[in-house]
Amino acid sequence: MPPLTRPRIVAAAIDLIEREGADAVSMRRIAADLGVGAMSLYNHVSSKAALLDAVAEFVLSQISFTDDPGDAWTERVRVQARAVRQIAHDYPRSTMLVMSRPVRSPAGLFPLERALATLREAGFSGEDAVRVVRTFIAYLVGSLMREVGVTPAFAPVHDSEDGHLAEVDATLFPQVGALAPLLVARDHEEAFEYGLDLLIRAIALQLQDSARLQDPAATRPKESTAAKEGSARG
Amino acid sequence: MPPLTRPRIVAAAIDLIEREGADAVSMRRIAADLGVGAMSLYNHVSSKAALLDAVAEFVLSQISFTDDPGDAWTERVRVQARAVRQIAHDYPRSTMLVMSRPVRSPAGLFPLERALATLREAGFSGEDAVRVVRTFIAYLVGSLMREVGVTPAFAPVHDSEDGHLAEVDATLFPQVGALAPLLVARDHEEAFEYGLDLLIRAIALQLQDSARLQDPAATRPKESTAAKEGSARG
DNA sequence: AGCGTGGCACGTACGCTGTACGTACGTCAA
DNA sequence: TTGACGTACGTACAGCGTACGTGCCACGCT
Repeated sequence: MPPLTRPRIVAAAIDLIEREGADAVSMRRIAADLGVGAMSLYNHVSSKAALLDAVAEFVLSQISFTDDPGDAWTERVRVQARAVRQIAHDYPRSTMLVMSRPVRSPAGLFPLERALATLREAGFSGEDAVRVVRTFIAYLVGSLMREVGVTPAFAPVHDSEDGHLAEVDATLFPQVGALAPLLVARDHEEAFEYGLDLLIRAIALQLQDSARLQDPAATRPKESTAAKEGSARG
Repeated sequence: MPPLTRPRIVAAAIDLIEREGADAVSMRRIAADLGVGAMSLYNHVSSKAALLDAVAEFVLSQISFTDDPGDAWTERVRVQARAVRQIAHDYPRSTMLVMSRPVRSPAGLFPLERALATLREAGFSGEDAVRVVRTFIAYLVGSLMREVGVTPAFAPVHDSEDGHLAEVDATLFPQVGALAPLLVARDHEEAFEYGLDLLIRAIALQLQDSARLQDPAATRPKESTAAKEGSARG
């Protein structure tokens, strides 16, 4: 049996969370999985809350960005967003935990740094880069919570919500009733990409607008999503 | 002392959550606040989880929509989004709880119905209405989690994150370091409206595109955000 | 080699949790 | 009057996070 270390404890915690859900996590349970007394954990972790913070930090550190600096910024932020989504799929239950607590670790700052740098290179001002990155994070967090929160167990869920939505009162909720098949359809990938594309194109348009305001001659629509004519927002 | 009822229990639970945070919630504590034995609660609520579900349902039912059916759909969805944000401010700690659990009540279906109806009236197909509403919900959930999750207590938080972000390594995180003042700035209202506006304008553009595809003669830009020329997405 | 020291695993114990269960008291129907 | 039922209560149990005290072991110094 290898020695008890902080990384081993964090790994055991993540394992337990993914296998049995966050509610099943207890210091005694983790210790038992490691073949160790409950109190021994406290030699490496100051409290249960600190352990969960460490779990969050680890999950965030697993995000691996593969975006090519040579690509257009639109493609780069798309790839970065997909990287975040990927770890949400690798650690679905833990991801809920990560998103439920404020970011406090350098591991969480790294993706932020990367996104901000990409946007600055694309020509966004500091203010706009922050605004844009905030909007993206909001969309990411909201999307992944929906995708992942719908997973009560590793079981494929199949008919639970299906049966639920099928019995809504069609007179009270005509739209929900009529669109139930679509609302139930679980093509998370398609839904995620739809919103992501929407956001990216909207931001691309705005970047062009602000660029034209500063240097009207430089209107050179490199992206094919250009709107060559249009009024800025009021 | 009025008789113990389910609504009174739910109200006491919300009160406790808002005053002391979700961690402070226990059946004994709620019962004590009501001047009642802990087990008496179980005559009205089948379990703690069911009580929290009831809390979520109540919070959702408090959303009050005031959008004018005569307004443009862009304004209507904006007002609807603000209505959701409003209850997140009225019940900040409870809102975290609501967003952490899947929607299972008619009270949660009502805002969805309203949004879908608005979008259908605006001319969106069923598929697009569902896609759009999903994207909006994702943005809403993500934004409100950030706004509200940053509130560890009712105390104004002021310097905690400020001090934290001030000490980031500027060589490891140059962007985060340089933009720290902006990242720390807590103008949630402005940030929320920025993303909301971005989404609405992006969706408006897309609606025009799809309308033109079906009936090119009907291109009549009622909104001032029109891009009169542009290619549809690939 | 002997010895002190510090870190680590352990067991016990305390106050808390959700809730199963048995009991007692009120009110209404027959 | 009597029975039944709904509600409030108290007790009890398993499990929780963790404060605290104990003992082992491996190391550095003399």
